[in-house]
Amino acid sequence: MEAERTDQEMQRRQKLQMLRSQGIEPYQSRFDRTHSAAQAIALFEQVEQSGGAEARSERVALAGRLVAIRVMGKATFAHLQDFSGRIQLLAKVDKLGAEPYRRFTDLDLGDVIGVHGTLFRTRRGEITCEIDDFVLLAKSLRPLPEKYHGLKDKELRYRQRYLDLIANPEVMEVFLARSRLVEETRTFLRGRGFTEVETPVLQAMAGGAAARPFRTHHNALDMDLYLRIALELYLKRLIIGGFDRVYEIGRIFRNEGMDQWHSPEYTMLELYQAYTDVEGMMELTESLVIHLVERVRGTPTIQYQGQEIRFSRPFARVEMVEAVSRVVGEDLLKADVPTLQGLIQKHGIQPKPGLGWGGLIAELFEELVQDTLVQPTFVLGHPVEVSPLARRRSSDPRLTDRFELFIAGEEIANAFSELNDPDDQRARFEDQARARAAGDDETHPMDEDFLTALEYGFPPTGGMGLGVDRLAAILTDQPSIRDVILFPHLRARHAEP
RNA sequence: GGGGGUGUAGCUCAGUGGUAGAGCACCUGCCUUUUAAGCAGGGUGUCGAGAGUUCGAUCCUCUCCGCCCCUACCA
Repeated sequence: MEAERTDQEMQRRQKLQMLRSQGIEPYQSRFDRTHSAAQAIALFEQVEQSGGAEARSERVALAGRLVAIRVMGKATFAHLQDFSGRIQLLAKVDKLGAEPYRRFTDLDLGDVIGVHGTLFRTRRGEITCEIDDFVLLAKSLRPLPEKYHGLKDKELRYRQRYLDLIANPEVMEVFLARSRLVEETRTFLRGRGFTEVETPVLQAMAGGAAARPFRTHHNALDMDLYLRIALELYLKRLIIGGFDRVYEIGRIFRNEGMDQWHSPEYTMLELYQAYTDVEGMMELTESLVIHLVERVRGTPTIQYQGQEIRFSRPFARVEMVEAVSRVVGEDLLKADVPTLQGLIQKHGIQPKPGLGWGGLIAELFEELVQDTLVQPTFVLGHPVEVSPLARRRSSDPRLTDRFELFIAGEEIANAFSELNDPDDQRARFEDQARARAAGDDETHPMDEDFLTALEYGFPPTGGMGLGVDRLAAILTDQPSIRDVILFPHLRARHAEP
């Protein structure tokens, strides 16, 4: 069901036919470049320093996509775009010869070409490659988006990201920054003695978080499997196995709603370090985030969607219960469930059914406090009820040794002293099962295999998870994680009539 | 899931109950240092899809589809 060809496509295909009839192959296999556009420009700047304004460079070979062409009779200017940027080309009939010159002016925007020529500076001051030879490497059969406004239609930008990348250079910058962020994460963790590992994506049981999983089916084994919703439980097994410090940067999948901060598949960093605790994780997280801001942005203070965010040590720290208490004007450590339910009602919140003290505290926090945490802030001491894998706080058994890091009102990281008491862990899973029975469909499943592993002895461990997409969106000042995911999910086109 | 917005040429967008426009792109011609090149000429379209109202619908009504924003659930 190929769409009908437009006028411009027909014209381009006619040119293609014409070229082939002249014995020119419009799809070549190789072109040896000597310089990228940026390297060529740097090269000429050097040549110019020693050779003066009339300088010419040595002969260079450049390749890229033709993104602008201005035919002015017997001379033609064009712009060639490659990964590094753009460089102007000048083709002159007396240099190329009549027939090659005609073929050059007959090129279309979007064609991929290779050229040979020397570099000079035009009267208007632009460093330019005057070509003596060119070759068509790949004929483009469809017209490019508009040159001045770029590609704006979000649907097209996401569905045909390659066009977005061609037409909007700042989009390329965003994805390069994201790549640097991941690379610098690895650099940082290597410096701290972490080992990178890979754990199963297909799991018999989707654990490590409370979320609805995607289900799939293994034909040969004839069993249902789930796509992972977290990395946690397998990484913990590795700590039990003797890895001291492990991490994984991997895709996880949650079968839930999507918006500017949620995607059904997203990239999570999780790390575990033996013999440390939530305090150690806080130090590590703060150092990592500051390192990343420094390396990706080069400055500790950034603008995010018009608000200034300062990444300076130490990040703010606040107890979750205290933060909520402050807003409601009441010490909630001393509040009972009916009191909390009253507050929930008063603020017009409709929570999941059957929540206890901790669940209600967490609910109030999300509704009343979270959005206000624009500057990087560690929120500490989450209730046990919402933390089935975290170690209980010795000073208050209703709470855990846990933190979440909020930036721009969004949860970026989550960490805790890992629960390493197998019997307590079993009890937590049983609590989760009770919550499920009471109507909560996002509870942690009972995982006997994991409990078995814990029973062999799980060293005291600090663990941390960080949402890579969210952090990337904040560090690149993008309003949605869709803008830092190359191919975000969209509904399939061509739905039934 | 609920509310709002939007869909018109390859792209960016205007517009009207009487059969569709601009800029860029494209085609023809002129132009040897231009650069959102310029000048002269050319409109290339299932006005998201279907049904209805109407003499006549791109426009009005209904249904459906995509995308965006807000809201609900989740990290």
